[in-house]
Amino acid sequence: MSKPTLKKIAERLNLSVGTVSKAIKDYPDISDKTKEKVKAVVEELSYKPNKFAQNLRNQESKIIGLIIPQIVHHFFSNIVLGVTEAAEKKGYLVIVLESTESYETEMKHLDLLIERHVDGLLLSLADNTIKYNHITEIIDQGVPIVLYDKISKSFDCHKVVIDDKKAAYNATKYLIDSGCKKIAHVRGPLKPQTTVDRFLGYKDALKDHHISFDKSIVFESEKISFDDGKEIAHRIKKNKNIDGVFAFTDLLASGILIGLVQEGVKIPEEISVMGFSNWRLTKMTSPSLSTVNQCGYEMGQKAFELLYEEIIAKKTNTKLKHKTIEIPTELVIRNSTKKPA
Amino acid sequence: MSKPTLKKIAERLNLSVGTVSKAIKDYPDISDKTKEKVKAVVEELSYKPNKFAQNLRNQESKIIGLIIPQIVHHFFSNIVLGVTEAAEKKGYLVIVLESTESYETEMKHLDLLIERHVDGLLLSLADNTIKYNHITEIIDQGVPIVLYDKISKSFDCHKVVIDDKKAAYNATKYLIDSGCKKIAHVRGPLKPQTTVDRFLGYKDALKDHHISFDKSIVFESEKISFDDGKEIAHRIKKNKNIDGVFAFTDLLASGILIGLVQEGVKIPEEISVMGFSNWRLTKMTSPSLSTVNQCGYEMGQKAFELLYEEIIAKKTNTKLKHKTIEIPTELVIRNSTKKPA
DNA sequence: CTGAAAGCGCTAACAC
DNA sequence: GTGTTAGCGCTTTCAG
Repeated sequence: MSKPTLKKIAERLNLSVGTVSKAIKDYPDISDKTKEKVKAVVEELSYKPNKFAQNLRNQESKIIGLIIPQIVHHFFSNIVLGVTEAAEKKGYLVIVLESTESYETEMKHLDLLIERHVDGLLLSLADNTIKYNHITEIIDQGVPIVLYDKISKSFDCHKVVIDDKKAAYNATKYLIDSGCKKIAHVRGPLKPQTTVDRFLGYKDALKDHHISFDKSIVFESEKISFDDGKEIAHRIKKNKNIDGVFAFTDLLASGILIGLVQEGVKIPEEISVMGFSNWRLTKMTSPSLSTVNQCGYEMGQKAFELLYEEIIAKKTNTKLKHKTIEIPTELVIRNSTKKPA
Repeated sequence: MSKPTLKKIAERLNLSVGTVSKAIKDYPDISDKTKEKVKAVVEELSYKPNKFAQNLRNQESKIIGLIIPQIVHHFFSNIVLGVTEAAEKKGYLVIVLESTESYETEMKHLDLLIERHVDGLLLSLADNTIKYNHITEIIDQGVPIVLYDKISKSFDCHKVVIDDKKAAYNATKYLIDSGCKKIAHVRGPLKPQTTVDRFLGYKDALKDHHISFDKSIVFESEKISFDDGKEIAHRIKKNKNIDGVFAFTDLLASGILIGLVQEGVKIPEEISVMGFSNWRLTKMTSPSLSTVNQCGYEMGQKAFELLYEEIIAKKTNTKLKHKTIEIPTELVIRNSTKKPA
């Protein structure tokens, strides 16, 4: 038989569609007897309400959109997982779209999701997003949105971040505590908040420990690739005095590590290497890579929870004070760094 | 102003809703003049049809469901990307759900997607799925479905696979050609097709090259983890004669590689190690890991394309002859294997 | 060429 | 308690 509908159930029981609908949803003004009858039939036909009709009627999709800079990425895919699982618990499904770190794609994908009437949006800003009109527009339209990871202070909404600066500070401090005197930093391109904050944390740590900042040993990686790391390793090796490297992401750090090893540098005796993110691969390099753990899963989960708050607030017409949640990080010390005395 | 609707456009132009609808879709029975007028207003108000209404009316969601054994996984996240991008080109969005290799979760998530009236399903069977009623049910209901990667011969639908057996055969053959005489195999648990096929490929290669199969040097990993690999490395080392290892996945292979190196074994001089999947990390081990490349992106793309065929066939009431597409693999030779003479 | 009308399946205000 | 009704916004058949 074709799909059961309220109408069919109603006909079978000689009730009206409205009554059946209410019975199913346990409205108090329906007698227990009819509720029972209705529920029996619902069971029998294993009736499932038609989502299309519900969506149209209730103006909600029970779907949220997740825009992620890169899908094939250890940290970000953990976020996908965290979001998906948290959402599922509340009856939401997730549509994932990649921004590929591009402003245009970010806009296009945001549009696609809005068109589909997603109930909310989770967004990590693409690296080259500099204008924010598309986002303020979304906020003005009243679509719930939460920013995660790469955020901007330019607008008022819930945010989830890790404290990159603090984490970078601690990573650098560890290198200093373990005896490094001349610590290079490998950063990414100028713009993204994360890169900048990690750089600042590095600088602050140096300052607090009376090590003078030397611009010439801050390397900037454009492509942020494993091979880029190797190339930078080469430049690091040339500078005889460097005895520590703090790279802003594990992909680079591992390239640097392998590069240095291949050039005959003893790790960590001659140079300590510290990464950032705790990618799976950090366990597998030789020596294994010390790094900063950032829990993407937890970030994803929290991001959804905040979005959910926002969705509920919208439904109930409450104004929310927006907060920024910080996901804690911790140092993961492996074998690419010396032990502190 | 609130969202533009067909009705509002119609009122503004003193037309009927139906005419406006047809004008927008370029129906031949509408005069060019009214089409122009309508399109001007559409432009002006930047009218977007309400998807909820379209869904309800057309009985299609333009959303497909993708069930993936594991989200945080290099190969599978490449599949997610391939599917998402291919789908987007045809106007479909993708909901991704994880089966965590569990039959129950697979069923639950399949149900969730069906409830949402996805237009089609992409499924890779969970390792412990042994009963297939839930899937035949879906096929019987007429929901388009395509199986990818971990498939089963039990039902009639489009499938996308890599030829695991052939790929494993070639990997093993390479080890033999490079002079290995006693090649261990590290496999996964009994069930999944992929594991079995890779094992069979290994066996066939031995046979074709007159190397007798030795059950005692086939190791089975239950947890399929990096540490499991290390533990197996230990057992391999004890067997003095083994001079080659073919592991059915890179995660294990890398554990074995690192494990052997740590126990002082020279790679590849004493033992060659060959992995499978070409995970990113294979470039980063020391020595780097030879492996078999399987292109998840391409698999995802092809899987969607087949699903799209199926969706169209359903719309047009055509019967399809179902095919199984094989995604080619290739050996990626790095430094964990000896060069053939 | 255009308009009217039915209906996709559900919800909720209102009437009885 | 239950039924009636009026939509949500769109598509498509049929009539004129």
